[in-house]
Amino acid sequence: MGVTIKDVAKEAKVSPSTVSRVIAGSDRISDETKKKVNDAIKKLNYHPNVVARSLANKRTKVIGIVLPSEAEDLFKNPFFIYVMAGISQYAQKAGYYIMYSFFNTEEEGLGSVKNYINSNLADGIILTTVHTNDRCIGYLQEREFPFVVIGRPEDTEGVLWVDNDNFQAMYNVLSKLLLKGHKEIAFIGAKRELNVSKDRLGGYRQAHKMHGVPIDENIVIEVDDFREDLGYGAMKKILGSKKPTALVCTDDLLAFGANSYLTENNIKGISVVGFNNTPLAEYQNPPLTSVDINAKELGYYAVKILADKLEKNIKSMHHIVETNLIERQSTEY
Amino acid sequence: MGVTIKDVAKEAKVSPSTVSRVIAGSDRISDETKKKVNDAIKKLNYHPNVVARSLANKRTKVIGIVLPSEAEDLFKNPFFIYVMAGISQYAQKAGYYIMYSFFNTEEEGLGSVKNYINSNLADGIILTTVHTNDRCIGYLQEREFPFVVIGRPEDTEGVLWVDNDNFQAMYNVLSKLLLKGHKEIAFIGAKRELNVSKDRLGGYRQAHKMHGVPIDENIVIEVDDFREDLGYGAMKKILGSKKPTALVCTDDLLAFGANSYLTENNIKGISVVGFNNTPLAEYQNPPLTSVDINAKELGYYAVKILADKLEKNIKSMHHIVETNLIERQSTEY
DNA sequence: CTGAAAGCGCTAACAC
DNA sequence: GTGTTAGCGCTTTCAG
Repeated sequence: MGVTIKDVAKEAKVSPSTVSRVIAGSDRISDETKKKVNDAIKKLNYHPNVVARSLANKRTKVIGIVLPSEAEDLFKNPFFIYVMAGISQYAQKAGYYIMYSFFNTEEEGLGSVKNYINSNLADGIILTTVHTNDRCIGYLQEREFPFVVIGRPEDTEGVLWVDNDNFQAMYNVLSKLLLKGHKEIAFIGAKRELNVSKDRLGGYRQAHKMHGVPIDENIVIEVDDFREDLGYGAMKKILGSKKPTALVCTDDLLAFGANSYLTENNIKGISVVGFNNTPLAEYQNPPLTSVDINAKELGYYAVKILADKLEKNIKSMHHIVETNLIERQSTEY
Repeated sequence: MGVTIKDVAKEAKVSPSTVSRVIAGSDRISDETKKKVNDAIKKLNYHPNVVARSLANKRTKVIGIVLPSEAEDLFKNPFFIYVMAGISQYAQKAGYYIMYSFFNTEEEGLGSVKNYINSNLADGIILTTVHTNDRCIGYLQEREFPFVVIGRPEDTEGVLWVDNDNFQAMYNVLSKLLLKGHKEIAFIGAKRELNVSKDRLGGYRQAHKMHGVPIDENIVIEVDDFREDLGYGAMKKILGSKKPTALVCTDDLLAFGANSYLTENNIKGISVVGFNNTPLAEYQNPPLTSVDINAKELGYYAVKILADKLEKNIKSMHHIVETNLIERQSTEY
């Protein structure tokens, strides 16, 4: 079939192991033989068989990633494709191969994880979502298999993760609004059980505290899911209590819904800020100010810290990716 | 490390080759030993090492997919993630593993392809885009490596591909409009060098011919790229000639741009149809009627026909995926 | 129907 | 520095 390490060895008049060493970049090889071997490799157009290599050294250089396909907004929100692009970018640089699989239920996700591990196919795994009491995390820990989580897990003890600083991101948004003089800033969040939700609400509260502005709990709403209709309803509820001067939402979809309510009822003068800077944000009327979470970097660093671990020079257990506030007309007051 | 085929053999008191046969589902194995082996497998919780298997039988069950990350609308248009989801779905069903890599330039894409082949890592490749005079296709053909293209390539001779029937899809849109009584239907397309563009324009022309309606070439515009600003300009140009009663665009982005021009100038009474049914379509004002191309199925069938080929029972060289017209208010007249 | 043995292509002790 | 020798875990002739 192809040209093997033996052919190269013969051509260069050395042993296969020498060829192997040259390829691996071993240092204790004379420059002379190194050259001979490299010439032979070039001449024969030799390419190592990664499968054979994997079998011999028990490392595949493959990283498996599991993606939820049930995610309602998988297709409206390019989060995952950004993450995948970031993953691919670092992986290529570091010589890793990336495998992915979608799953519908947590059961299926766990199945994917098990499959990656049992088949000895992957060196490590990237989890792109994190549930409370995540069974995948539990399983991976139990099997002591290397993995990294995108999103901070509940219990960070000994797990690698990358995430934004959601507390700080929201804190900064609030600081900015409070400094502008806003005193009545409404909040719409969803899925309070998620860490990201807790952190964002925490940032909201802390900023108020630091600026000495009291919070009116009537305009702090948490709904069940990141859906436009729920944002719409929440806005309605808030206005039933009072008219705030600003509104922050933990996701753009919530902001879209809230905004629809405002538009329909011709209510002006409320600054609106969303989160995640989805592509639709700039198409809102008015274009929505939103916090960009740099999803691509989340993927990039996920591979990076996983690779660092796999190569034993464990540098960091986690990495925080910066967020950026993208200001648009919805906060132009 | 793990439990191997030898352990199973010992446990079942048979030879490793027998275990291998049982796993492979060989027929010339007595039910009795089959049971013994299966019991041992279960008892020891044995899972075959796919790497070792790949090395031995020279098939990896891995399919590599290459994705363009330069695609302007990679993130606005969920096309690729739908394709990837479809790929994953069939792959899981058929026991294939999926690897992906993004590339920025055609050079890089070719590099990915070469890497998949040279490293003996993949059994087949899926190309998710197709250029004119595609170097990846050329290379794959030269190497005689199994691959499938999403999008009909220029020269279909001997290549597997899946695509929509873009001719028919546009033909159907036009028929519908013509039957409604529209006589002046403008056309905005882009990238005339792409097959998809040619086909869609072809459908436009053919429908006119069949309905005996002449085409005014002044309202048939082809621009360089699928961009809103170019759609905007094209609409302006069209209106400089005459006001059509309807407009079809070969991509939603073009339609968005055209629509902006209409809105800004307060021009009403033109039915607008887009293509690809991107998520933003329903958020347009008015919501944009668009042709859904079923990207997920494109991915699904890409793997299917590739797998069919790999398993030697080559059934079909290509597969056509249905399109659906999603009617919204932009054609409500 | 089952076992023995060779080998897929590479790496990794272990020698010298 | 470099060669020799065993495997990595599985499949696959070839016998019987």
